[in-house]
Amino acid sequence: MIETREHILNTSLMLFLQKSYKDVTMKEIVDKSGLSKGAFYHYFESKESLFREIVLRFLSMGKVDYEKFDQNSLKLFYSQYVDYLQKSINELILMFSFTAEEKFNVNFFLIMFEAAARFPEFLKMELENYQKDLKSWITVVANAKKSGEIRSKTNNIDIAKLFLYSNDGVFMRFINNDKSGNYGELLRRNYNAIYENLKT
Amino acid sequence: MIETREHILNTSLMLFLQKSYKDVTMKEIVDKSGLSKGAFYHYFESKESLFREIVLRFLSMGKVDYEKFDQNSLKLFYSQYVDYLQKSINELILMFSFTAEEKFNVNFFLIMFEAAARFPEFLKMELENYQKDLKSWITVVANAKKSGEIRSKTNNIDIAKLFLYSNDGVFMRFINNDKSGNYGELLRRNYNAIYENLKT
DNA sequence: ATTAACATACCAAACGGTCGGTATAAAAAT
DNA sequence: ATTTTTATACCGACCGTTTGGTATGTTAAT
Repeated sequence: MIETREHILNTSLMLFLQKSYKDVTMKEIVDKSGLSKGAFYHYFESKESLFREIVLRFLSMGKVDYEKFDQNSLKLFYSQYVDYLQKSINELILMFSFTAEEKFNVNFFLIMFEAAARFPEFLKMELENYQKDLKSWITVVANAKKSGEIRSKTNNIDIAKLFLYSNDGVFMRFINNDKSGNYGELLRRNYNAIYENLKT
Repeated sequence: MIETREHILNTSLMLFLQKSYKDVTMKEIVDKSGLSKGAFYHYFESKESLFREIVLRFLSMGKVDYEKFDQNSLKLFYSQYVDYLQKSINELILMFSFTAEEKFNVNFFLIMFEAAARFPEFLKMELENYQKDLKSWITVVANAKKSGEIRSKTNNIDIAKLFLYSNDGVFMRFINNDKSGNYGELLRRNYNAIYENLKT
């Protein structure tokens, strides 16, 4: 039954979002799934292979398709980018809202870093993603300079990194503290601040 | 013997920087320390209380005393700030260089997030730190505007956040990918990019 | 009659932690 | 000066529990 497998996958993701890999026990996975050990090992080889599969899915959820955004206007590009991220994170929060733990926030990162520590391949994939992201931003920044949308003696790579890095920062602060403010709004403010000072 | 206690603390920190809390076993701690279980429990109440103590020390290592930096020039302020962070991180890397695992990078974050997940107080302390940091940056930005060092219609808080957030981003990317580049240099480039576009 | 989909009972290993004990040395009593 | 007491530092066998995983079912579908 493919649905049973999916059910186990989803249930386990919930658990891994609440505590570290080792803190989630097989008993918990099995109990929360409403299944038995036998059922679990019918579908999965081991606890670790389950975790790997979950983490790879989780990572691919975070992939951004930059081609969907307008490449000819930096302002439009980042606006659409923010909207997209906003939508994604809202979906995610909604998806796990019934877990209702604030800890979800913290463990969002925890699961990523634990995966990175456990599977070196994961780190490599992240690096590749990052380089793809950077490339996209550089292209858009270059276009914006050419079209005269922005003017700055700062080189394109550094401007692109300005946008990329502040993304990390905003997300991190949001996850850690800013339960109040909405993430997209925080990021938009940040991007606007960068943009304002580049605009011609 | 106070030295024995310190020895356990140091040895355990190394271990916790290499894998997650649960992945580090009492046996490992005791073996690596060259001591016995009995000795350990003579000095510490439990594994968890040891972890808490380590993590609190680790956190306090990251505290920045902003009053040491020049408050009257944004350029000077961030230059000194970068130098300071650079020095701190170099010390840290040196301190644990003999562990010689690349994993150290990843687990630098892991230990923080695991602490946050395990001890809510830890998260609160981080939030307080953040608010103090932000305040300092806002003051300096305000001064720089008043003195005419920079000119921007962006409000002070948003400019301050620009600096603070990109710090997170640079650090995160450094930890994850940029084994090559030196951290201070990356951050300085980022700050220069922000500054260039604010300068009058 | 097979196979897939589960359940149950069980296992060895590993876990954090305890406990009775020893060696050494400082402090107190004689 | 010598003996007795007390405290510290440390050891390692052992304990109960929990761990991920397995062997052997039973039930339901094809």
